Amino acid sequence: MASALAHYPHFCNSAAPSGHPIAKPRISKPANPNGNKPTKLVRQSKADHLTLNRALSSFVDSGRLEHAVHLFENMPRSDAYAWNVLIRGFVNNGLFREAIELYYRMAREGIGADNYTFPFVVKACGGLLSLMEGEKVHAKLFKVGLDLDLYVGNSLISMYAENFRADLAEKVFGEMRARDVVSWNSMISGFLLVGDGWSSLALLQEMQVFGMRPDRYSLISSLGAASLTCYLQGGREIHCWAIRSGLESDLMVETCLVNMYCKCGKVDYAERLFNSVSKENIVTWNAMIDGYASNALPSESLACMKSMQDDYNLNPDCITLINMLPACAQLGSLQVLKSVHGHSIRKGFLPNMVLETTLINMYGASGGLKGAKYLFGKMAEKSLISWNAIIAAHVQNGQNEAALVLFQKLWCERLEPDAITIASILPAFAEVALLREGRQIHGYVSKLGLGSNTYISNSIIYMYAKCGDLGTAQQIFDEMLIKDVVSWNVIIMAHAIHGCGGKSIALFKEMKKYGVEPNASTFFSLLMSCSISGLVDEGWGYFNQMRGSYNIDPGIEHYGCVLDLIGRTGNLDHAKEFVKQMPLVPSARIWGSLLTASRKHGNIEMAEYAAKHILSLEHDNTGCCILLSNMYAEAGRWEDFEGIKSLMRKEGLTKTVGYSMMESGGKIHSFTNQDKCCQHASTIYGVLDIISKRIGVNIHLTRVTRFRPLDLANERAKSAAAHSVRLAISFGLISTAIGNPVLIRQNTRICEDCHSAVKKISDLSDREIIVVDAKVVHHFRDGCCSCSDYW
DNA sequence: CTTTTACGCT
Repeated sequence: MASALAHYPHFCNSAAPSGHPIAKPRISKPANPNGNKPTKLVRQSKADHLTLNRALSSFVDSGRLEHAVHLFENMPRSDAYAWNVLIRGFVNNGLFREAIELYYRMAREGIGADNYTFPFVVKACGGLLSLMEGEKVHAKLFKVGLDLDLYVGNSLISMYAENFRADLAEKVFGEMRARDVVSWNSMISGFLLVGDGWSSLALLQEMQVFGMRPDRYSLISSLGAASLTCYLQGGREIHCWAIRSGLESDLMVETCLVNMYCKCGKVDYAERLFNSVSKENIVTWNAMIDGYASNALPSESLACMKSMQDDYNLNPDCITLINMLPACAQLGSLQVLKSVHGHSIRKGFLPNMVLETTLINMYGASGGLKGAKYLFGKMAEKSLISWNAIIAAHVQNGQNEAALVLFQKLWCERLEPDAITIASILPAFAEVALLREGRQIHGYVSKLGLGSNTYISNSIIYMYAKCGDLGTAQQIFDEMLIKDVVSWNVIIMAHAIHGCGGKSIALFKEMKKYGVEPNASTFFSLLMSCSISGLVDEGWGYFNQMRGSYNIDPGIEHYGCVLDLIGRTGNLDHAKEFVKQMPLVPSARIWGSLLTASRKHGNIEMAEYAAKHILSLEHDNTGCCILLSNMYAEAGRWEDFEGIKSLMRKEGLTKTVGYSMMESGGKIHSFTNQDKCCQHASTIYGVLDIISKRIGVNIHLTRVTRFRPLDLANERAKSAAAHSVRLAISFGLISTAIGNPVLIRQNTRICEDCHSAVKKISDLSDREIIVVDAKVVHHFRDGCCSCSDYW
């Protein structure tokens, strides 16, 4: 090589800008230490020509692109060779735009692109993800008669696949005059790229019918296909083929095999293989670390990483961390997560979009919304997946409104939501949206072509139910082409929250008739329904069936439902005994259920007992404090009342602001308790006044006897008579057509005073009033409520 | 003198 460069001493200067291979070459002229003008060739011989081409090739091969460019600009370029070499250099370094520009410049300078040029140019189009550019080049190929060239055809297959057009790739493949093993491999990896693993596997079979012998490329791609489809049998056949053809000790093939077995859930097979392979390559380790983590073996995952470091002196790379993070999340320690985050920063792995996105996902899953938000805010580059992660993080942590805001911001980012986005955001709509907004997102889901996605339809059904429209929920369920067990669970739950226990049970029987096997969630829906509808015997029956007939161990949530069921019977001692005898450690939710029952039945001692347990588990449980303080106030136990209040002050707890929402004329109207600032306030209070008189409520003096005189003025202001739900209903009655139901959504549970008032209002106004509270949906009609007055 | 296919990742 030294002789090839002898003519150009400054290229040999070791101080040149990139004496060693670099990842991202910058295109600039190299320093010219002699201060000479760039060398120009005046005269050339054939030998010079060859030498220059060799030098160019050498620069390109060693990644010294700026040198290559400089030489290229100063050498004679009578044929396509030099152009081809530089185009290759650009493509191999990811400079696709530059490669294509050079190709056009070549044409402008009158040099025809040849059969060597086009494969690179086509590859650049694939790398750019520019189908348009690719088709333009393809048209040119057709014109110059190179479209049937083997190499060109092979590159076209990859280009179309990279642009997610398996159909066009297949067309090229089908029309080729001759196919070699690369053609088949390109098509196999092409199908894999577009997510069609089954076609990849079929093609692996087919190539053998055509007398083509699969090589390591074929195996690597088709193992990816077996992983994607979780087709263990196919994967094992490929494993056999690898052994028969002597490829079983090919490290890349082995890595793919480890990955395939893990993706198919056979960690033990993967482990056996892993133990027998050479461990010099971090990729193999990463495959195993991921395998453990995604098969719910977090400790093994972390141990594997430790062994990699301790026993093989390999340092974790970015992908190691991405793969081990789910293991951290499974171990449930926010602290460990934070330390991995810190480690990523110290090792210089950040910024990295995939790692950051994974961290956001894990923070979200571990209750670390703060960390997730911080990371997202700092990200230099965000993909749709990053947005999906931050949206899911908010939804998982109960920040539904904020999640909806983020979802809206997506529009401004020229990003189109995908199925994951929709699946993440739908639960937020279910929790806080009004029916009109629910319908809007439903329409949008259909427009995206996700209307027949079972997973998403399940969420849509639940959303309609939570928005108060059980009819539409049932209709969508009925029209679903493919129902899975979740679909049934959801429709049972939909009827549960509307207080239709009988229908839930009927649906449960129907699902069994259809041969759908109930799971633990099915029983949760069913037990929830029995508890909400007060079907005590049925509830106990299903609870016993769980273990007896279905071999499903009840989880804490099932015990919670049964406890609610016992609670509503009023036998609080039985409830307490049930908690004591539970085989699971009672959670705050369990004690909360006992607390609620104690409140309903006015048993203040039991309430104190339950609250003590709640606060020992969650010292900042606002709901518990509020409930207990209300009970003290009602009982006139002012010292205890003050005690709770001061405890709350000490903990910095504030009562969540309750509000009710109602949609009218395409607008959302929101009301807080005693809201004086809402739109049309005077009209609304006027209506409320009339209604209150008609139903016999003194708007200024409800529940006054329960409060001590000193607090009278204070409590008067807090009177339930002007609770948000009543303001919303007053507004609803005058802003909707007579005969239509009034649909209200409120973020808290409806209070007892309001519940009995709304019953009377429904009778008085002859309207159906639907109040979606934080847990159930109340249908008020003719003076009665669907919840049978227990909620 | 050059060209195509390739492991682990949200």
